[in-house]
Amino acid sequence: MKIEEAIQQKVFKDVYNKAIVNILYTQSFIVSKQSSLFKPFGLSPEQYNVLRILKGQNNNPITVSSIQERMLNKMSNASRLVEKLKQKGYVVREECPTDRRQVDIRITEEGLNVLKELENQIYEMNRKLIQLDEQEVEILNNLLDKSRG
Amino acid sequence: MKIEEAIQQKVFKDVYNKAIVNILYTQSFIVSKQSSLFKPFGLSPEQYNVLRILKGQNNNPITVSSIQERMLNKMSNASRLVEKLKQKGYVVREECPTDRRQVDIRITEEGLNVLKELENQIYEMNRKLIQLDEQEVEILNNLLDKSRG
DNA sequence: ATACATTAATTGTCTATACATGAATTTGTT
DNA sequence: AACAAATTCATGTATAGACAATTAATGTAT
Repeated sequence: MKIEEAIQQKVFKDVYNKAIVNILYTQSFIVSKQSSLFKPFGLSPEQYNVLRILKGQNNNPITVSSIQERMLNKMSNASRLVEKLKQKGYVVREECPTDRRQVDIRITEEGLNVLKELENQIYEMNRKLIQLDEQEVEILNNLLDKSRG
Repeated sequence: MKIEEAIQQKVFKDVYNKAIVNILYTQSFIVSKQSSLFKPFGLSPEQYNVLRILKGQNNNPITVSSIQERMLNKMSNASRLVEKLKQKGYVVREECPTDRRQVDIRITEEGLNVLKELENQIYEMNRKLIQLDEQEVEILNNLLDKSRG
């Protein structure tokens, strides 16, 4: 569906303005579908993202600030998201032995299980969310990378 | 900057997964810059978006639900955003004469002035936010439109 | 005309973003 | 060693997103 229909706006100032609107709208489109998928597991999209980052560490602990740097939204608040995940038993916090300012975060077995359960559903949803062939997706990725300079 | 560097993630499950991450990251990148620009005017990106929708009506009133349908984020809360804008004197609310359930919203002179002041800065920022040539932007827009099916 | 369903908007609640501030700890400098 | 500066994280506040519940007005069927 063209962005013009999606937000009922016939004309844009220029193609750059339209691209920005298009990116913002598409993000909202994606996040809204992700929310529905994660909801039964009591996870928000950002909480899922943090779990995914932790899994990527292969059971090595990672500090709160390292999580922050890897998050999609740099302005987000890793400290609070970690706290939510801890309450659900999906992560544990440990004092960092070499620097007591830092806090080591590690994903639990339970957290890994949740990711495992979600795996196939996410794979399928991703394909529905991006209805392009492989070549087109590559171009999209390159254009987005380039656009940010 | 490639998305791999931006979030310090070397590999992705596949290009579709990478595209989703890329869209979400790029949105956050854009919104964060927009926030800085709007901040001196006491506007959030979504409040600006509502003002822009109202301006697009050429001084015709528009109901809260019509605003909602035109918003980038369909799950947002137009009612509350309008209330914030009203407090700042940028919009007025009037009871709809044909249906008293509805509320007509109209942008004020003051609201139009704010948009006017922002106009040039937004034009310049859009170009910085999307560092592509015209042809590339068109492709990006088409791919995003197609991706949503 | 009454009963019932539908629609429009507001409000409440929880989570997250954006940003500022504060406390504890570490690091760098003299 | 003493002190300033930088860092790491937690926390407070305002705004916004996600979604449910509520209220008021309108539409519809019998």
